[in-house]
Amino acid sequence: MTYSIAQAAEHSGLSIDTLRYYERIGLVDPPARDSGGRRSYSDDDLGWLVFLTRLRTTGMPIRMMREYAQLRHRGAATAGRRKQMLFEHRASVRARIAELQSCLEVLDYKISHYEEIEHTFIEGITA
Amino acid sequence: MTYSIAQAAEHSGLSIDTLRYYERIGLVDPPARDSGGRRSYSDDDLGWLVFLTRLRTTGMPIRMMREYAQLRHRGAATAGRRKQMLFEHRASVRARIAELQSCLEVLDYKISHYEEIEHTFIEGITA
DNA sequence: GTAGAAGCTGGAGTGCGCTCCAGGTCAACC
DNA sequence: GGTTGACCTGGAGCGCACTCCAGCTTCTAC
Repeated sequence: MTYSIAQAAEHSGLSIDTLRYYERIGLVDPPARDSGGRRSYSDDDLGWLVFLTRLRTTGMPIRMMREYAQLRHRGAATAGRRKQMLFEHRASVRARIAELQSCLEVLDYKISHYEEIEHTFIEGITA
Repeated sequence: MTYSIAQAAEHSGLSIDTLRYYERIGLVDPPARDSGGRRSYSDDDLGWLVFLTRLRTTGMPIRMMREYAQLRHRGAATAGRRKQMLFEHRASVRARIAELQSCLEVLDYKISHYEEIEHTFIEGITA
């Protein structure tokens, strides 16, 4: 199967402009072109795009995604380094989750504080 | 207790420049000044700064923090709206955590895939 | 009374990650 | 064969959240 840029955008959740941008900065390999010079994405291309969106969602900076892409391009010999990158990135995602969870506690506390205020206010009225 | 801008920066984890920037854009009230015209932060000021850093850490955009700050400035009458904001923000933080966790699964999968490759490689050598 | 550290102001600059635009090509349908 | 719509390119522009700078003042210590 091949896909137009609009279909690739739809499938990956990236915009058409972002797809061209990613190609320009070397994050994705230039896809094949059809007879009219238009981009024609393969299933593999789409798989890579989707994986990239996962990395992006987890906050990996583009320069790191590009580094990963370049290693991938150099083949199996770089598998260890790529694994290492994902390993470290996973640790940072876990740390980020922990950080968010600790902030959630602050939010919970604040919200319960506001609820207490409301409560006091209602008691004040009904008293 | 009062604190110099350097101490406020130290305590909040924000940079001195960021403190002045937050003041400029109306995220924090201008603190008191000492006899020489220098900023002199109170414990309350610091508490607010620390809370702001929690909001920022959880990804609340500055314009929303500013809205919150403005409501806070208008006193108890806006408590309900502030609570509502925190409530909604908490939901978005939870959603963000869920999103990160689902991406973690993808990372786990990818990493285990690399481990499998390593394994196969070693078997290939020792065979 | 002078050197050095810390702070002040207004404004310019930065890095990131897109996003938009003008002006052109190409294919398909009426 | 003319219009429409999707796609093309190179390059400019944008929003966010800072960060840095020049040139000045003020306090502290010697």
